Amino acid sequence: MARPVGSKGAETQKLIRKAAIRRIYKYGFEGMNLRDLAADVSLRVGSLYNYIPQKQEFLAALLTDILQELLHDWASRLPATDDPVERLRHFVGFHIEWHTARKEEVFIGNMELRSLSSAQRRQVAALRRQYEQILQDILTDGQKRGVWQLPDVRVTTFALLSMLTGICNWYAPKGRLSQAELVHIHEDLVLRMLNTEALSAAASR
Amino acid sequence: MARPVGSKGAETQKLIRKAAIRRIYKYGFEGMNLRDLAADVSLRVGSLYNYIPQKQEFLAALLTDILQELLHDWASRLPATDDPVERLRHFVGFHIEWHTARKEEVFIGNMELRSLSSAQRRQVAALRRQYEQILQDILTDGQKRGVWQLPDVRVTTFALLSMLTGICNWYAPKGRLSQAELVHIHEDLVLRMLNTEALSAAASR
Amino acid sequence: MARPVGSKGAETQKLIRKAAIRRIYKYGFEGMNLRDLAADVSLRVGSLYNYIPQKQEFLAALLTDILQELLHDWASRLPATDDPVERLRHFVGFHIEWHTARKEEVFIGNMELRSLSSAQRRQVAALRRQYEQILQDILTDGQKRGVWQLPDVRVTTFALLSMLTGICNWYAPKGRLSQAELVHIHEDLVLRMLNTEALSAAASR
Amino acid sequence: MARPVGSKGAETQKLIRKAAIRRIYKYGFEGMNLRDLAADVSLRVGSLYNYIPQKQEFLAALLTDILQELLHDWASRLPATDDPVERLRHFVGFHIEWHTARKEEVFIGNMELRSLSSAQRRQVAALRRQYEQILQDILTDGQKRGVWQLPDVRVTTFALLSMLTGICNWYAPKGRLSQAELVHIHEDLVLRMLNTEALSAAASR
DNA sequence: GATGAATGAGTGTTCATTCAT
DNA sequence: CATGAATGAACACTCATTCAT
Repeated sequence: MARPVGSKGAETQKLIRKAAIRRIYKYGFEGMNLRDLAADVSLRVGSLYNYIPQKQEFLAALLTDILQELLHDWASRLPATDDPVERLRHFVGFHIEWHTARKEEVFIGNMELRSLSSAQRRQVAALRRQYEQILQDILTDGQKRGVWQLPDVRVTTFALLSMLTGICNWYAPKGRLSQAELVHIHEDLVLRMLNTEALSAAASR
Repeated sequence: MARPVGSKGAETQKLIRKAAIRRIYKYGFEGMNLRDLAADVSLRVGSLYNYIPQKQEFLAALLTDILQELLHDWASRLPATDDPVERLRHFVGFHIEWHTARKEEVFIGNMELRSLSSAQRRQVAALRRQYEQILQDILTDGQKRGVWQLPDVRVTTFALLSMLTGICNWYAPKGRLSQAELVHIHEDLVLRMLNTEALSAAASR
Repeated sequence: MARPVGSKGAETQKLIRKAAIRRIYKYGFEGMNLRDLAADVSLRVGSLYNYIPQKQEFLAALLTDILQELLHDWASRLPATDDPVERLRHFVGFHIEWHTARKEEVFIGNMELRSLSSAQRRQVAALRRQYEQILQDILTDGQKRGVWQLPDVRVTTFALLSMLTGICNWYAPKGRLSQAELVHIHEDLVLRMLNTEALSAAASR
Repeated sequence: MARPVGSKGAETQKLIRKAAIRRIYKYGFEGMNLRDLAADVSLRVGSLYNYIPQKQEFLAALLTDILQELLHDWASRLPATDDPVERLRHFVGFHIEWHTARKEEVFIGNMELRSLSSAQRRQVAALRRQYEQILQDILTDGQKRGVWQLPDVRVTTFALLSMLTGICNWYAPKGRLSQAELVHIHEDLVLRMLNTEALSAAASR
């Protein structure tokens, strides 16, 4: 009697999410206004409040969701091997694929922290650190095993992440390079950066 | 940016610039409001308009100034040699020093383009491309001379810039690493990434 | 107020009425929102409209009902005597008992007239005047019979009503004074105010 | 140079205060909207915020001001005698004059407490209690000196205040009774209520 | 140059009300 | 009857911008 079967609401929820990500990507969180967001999904602004509690909390939920999805996707595609080189290569591939496929999400996930309350920021930052830790663990492992000798594992982690994430800033799906080429080039750059032997191995592939 | 007349005015001008950079860095351009900015320099908001024409044009001028200063500083500290490896090392040092010393400027110079009109954006983007070109030229030169063999010079340029600029995101002046160490580590990483010989040279230093 | 059909509906109807009175008392009519009112009776706001026609008409009906109940209660407990002093004493007791027992109803019945349309206000005001008339009639009767000599019957009516109704503003059921004491004190004050003889009679009781 | 001599702002401030009192009296605090209030003083709503910080804080300030003015006015017209009867008579006159002259202020001072935050409410309530204390002190003094014998001084204080303040609810400046007559009638009622001797004294006046 | 005051357009948010299911 | 979803009109409040003094 009460609830209609066709869950129209859940559908709208997703549409709003998508539209919001695009708008935040384009204009920033402060620059996104709810009236336009509502229009994107053919609603009036008041109706938006059937789906979101507050603009800011909506952002927090968005960012949290994005990062959790990222972590979840990684967890469901864990590399089968424990060879540091292979795991690193796997990470590079995963990161680039995810970050090019979902460039907008990633961008706002990195940029819009300042619009959050400090409590919200802490939560999102924790998730991000969790993701960073994945790479750092790989680097540490390789270092321990003597696969590579890094001057500073922590700094290298940041360096690699910045480098790989930076791709979002210029990558265009229809551009000169295919995603596969992109991955290959960066695998190469990363492995060179870490050690010679893996490099020669990679080069001989 | 208005007409600075007396020396007092020019002083205020600079104070406003500084305060604006800090505020934009902290809250974003849209999140900075002129009332607070004025208060930072002990003015009322109306008086601000003796120094700036429009909020947006003020931003454009700010970004332009920052990038021009960056370019100017590079031009005044050009490396004396034409050895690609030395020039690259020089660039890394320069970039890191500038970007850690003026982290806030750099950050907004990279992030706030979206708040500009398209004409303004074009102008700022051109300056940024000019800076990128410096690195790309070095890489191309080394490639031509056979100092290194890169799979893709353009992509490597982006990769290096992202990596080096990313430092701003986590660098803290009082942190674990001195600026000199930071530079040294990154020189190492960069040279490894490019070729073995330079690396060994660097390592033997 | 809508059409109550099943016994369940009539029950809900009453619950809504009660909840509304409490909310209006606490927050005022404008400050009461229907979403919260609905939640008080475990409904969603849309369902409320099965019980009420409009917020404002609902208020009008509420106020009318309250005053009609007041009048009805008085009618069903008319004093048996025609002695003005006794009738007055009876009125004081009745008024205080009703007004302390149903403090919230009384309060909103007095305060929320301004939220009504003028037609509604007239209707409610007429009922209130009807109640005032009860006291005025007693005072007039006593005046005619020479039981007391008042400088102005109309003004005294208002004075007495204000005084007796004011009790609602501070009375607390668990306070220092019992309801009976309250009544006794006020009978005393009222009778003193009216004339000496009745006073002495009252005092000797 | 800076501030214009004709303090237009202070003038506007007062106009806003007046208009607000009238609107709150008529529609209640929640029912008053700032757009209309602004229009009353020929401003747009945004300009209002040059004079008030927040709607609610504005109300708090208003109520506080009203009560402080009331207290101040009493302080500046203290009765010259220490005779309880005379002081009481003085109080009745003062109260009625103030409350009929400034009926709207008084009304909102009594009614709009519920729109305040609890901290604000405490502050306003304290001022009101201060005023009530004036009357209570007079009654207590008379009781101690044996001028009258009241069953309960506290209750009588409330009764008198309710009675005297209730006048606001029906008094109209152009009505049947002059302010002087009003005062005289109520002096009479009050003194009767308190004791016979003072009454006879009053009657013989 | 600096200020107080004004403005208009916009912002997020609330809320009574409606209606298909 | 109850619900979720939608709506439009309103609301308090903000802010870049202007201008007479």
